[in-house]
Amino acid sequence: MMTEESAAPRVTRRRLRTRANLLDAAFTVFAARGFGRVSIEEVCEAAGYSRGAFYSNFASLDELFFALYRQRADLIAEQVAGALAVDGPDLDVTASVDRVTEVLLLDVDWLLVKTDFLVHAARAPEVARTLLGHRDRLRRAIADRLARLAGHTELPAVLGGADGAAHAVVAAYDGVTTQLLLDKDVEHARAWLKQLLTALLTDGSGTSEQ
Amino acid sequence: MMTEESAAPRVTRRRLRTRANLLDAAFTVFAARGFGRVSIEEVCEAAGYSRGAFYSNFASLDELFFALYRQRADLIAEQVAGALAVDGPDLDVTASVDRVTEVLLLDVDWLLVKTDFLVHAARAPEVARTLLGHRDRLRRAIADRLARLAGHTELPAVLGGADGAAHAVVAAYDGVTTQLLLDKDVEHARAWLKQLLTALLTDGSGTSEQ
DNA sequence: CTCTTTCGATACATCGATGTATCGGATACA
DNA sequence: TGTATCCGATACATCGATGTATCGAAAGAG
Repeated sequence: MMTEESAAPRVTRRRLRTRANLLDAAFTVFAARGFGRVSIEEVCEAAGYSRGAFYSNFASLDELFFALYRQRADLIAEQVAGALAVDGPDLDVTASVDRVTEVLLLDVDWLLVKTDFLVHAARAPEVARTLLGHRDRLRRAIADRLARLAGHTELPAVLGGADGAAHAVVAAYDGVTTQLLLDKDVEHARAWLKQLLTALLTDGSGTSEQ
Repeated sequence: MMTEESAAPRVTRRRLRTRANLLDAAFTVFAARGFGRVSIEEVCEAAGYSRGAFYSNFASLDELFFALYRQRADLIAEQVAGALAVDGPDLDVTASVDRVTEVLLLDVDWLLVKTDFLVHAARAPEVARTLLGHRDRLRRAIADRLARLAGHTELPAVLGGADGAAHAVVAAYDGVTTQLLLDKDVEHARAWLKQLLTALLTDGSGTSEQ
């Protein structure tokens, strides 16, 4: 009764290691050179394997890319969820903004890969739907948080409730990301995102530091 | 004295036509398939030429891509400048927002190409500087416009003057663009950008329609 | 109209990347 | 420890893309 668990060929172990290694190497290579310019061999070389290993684990570079994105995106999503979940029911908007900002604008390499993936998704409706799903979930998490905060501070009416505000937050994040990709100044981007979000969420009663 | 004007090989004419044709074809192909997946031959085929024509006009695909970007970006920049220049010294913020929004979110294909170029620039500091230059000029134009408007309506203080506000406008634009690339809903994006900009620029006194 | 120059098409050589088939060594299990 | 199985390395065949060299034809100058 325990002899065959879900009819797996034999279950594995070393496979998982090499798969993980390939994914890690892929992240580095993709970030450095961009998806469009990376060859399968390049990834293998960076990981210390030969192409045989690759084809044993993935069917194509696209598949690897997708797996990579999924892995990292899930990881970030967890972190964001964590940063949003801490209650402190008396946390104000500014504190939440600070927390999330620090999680979201951490790693430029990830932003590079993510943007590559966006560009890819923009031309593959299937993939685009997946990505839109991720974004929806993120927005919902933010909206929930904002709704809980709405008891303490009121949100500006222009945006149309917590839902609209969540949209605005994501848009601001994306906008700041674009600039960051060009000037590579993480600290500046973070400070500025905070400022932007404050301006958006606090109805003009915020302080303008920096 | 007029025999050799600046030592040009012979000055040309047909060359300009084919060059323009190649650029047009490249725009279509790049938008459809993405820079990373396009081959030189593909562009030539779409333009109705053979590779000989290409190499006679460009040294590499990168060069063509850069030329293409420059061409279109200049064109858009003009249009935006035009949309901003109309005075009406008593135009209010909302009216300006409407004008610019319509120019900026016109053509999804252009946004695709532009984003490809961003991704490319993010890994080529040389190119990145060029792009940052474009963005600076755009921001300055916006800031000027906002400064002129500041007499009538006051801007929210959180952003730190017309300059900060211009930054915010560009960020909002970039943010909305990201979403648009995924859902391809231009009308929605436009409406949403208007709303966002209004929220950012009018200190919470705007009306929330839609 | 003729002649010269330039442009673009064709053909070729080359290179790199891909995918597959095969084989030896590592790994899990008894 | 022995053994069956799985994984990854090597070698090979193929394909597509690139760049160049050459040649015929179009366009401008006289």
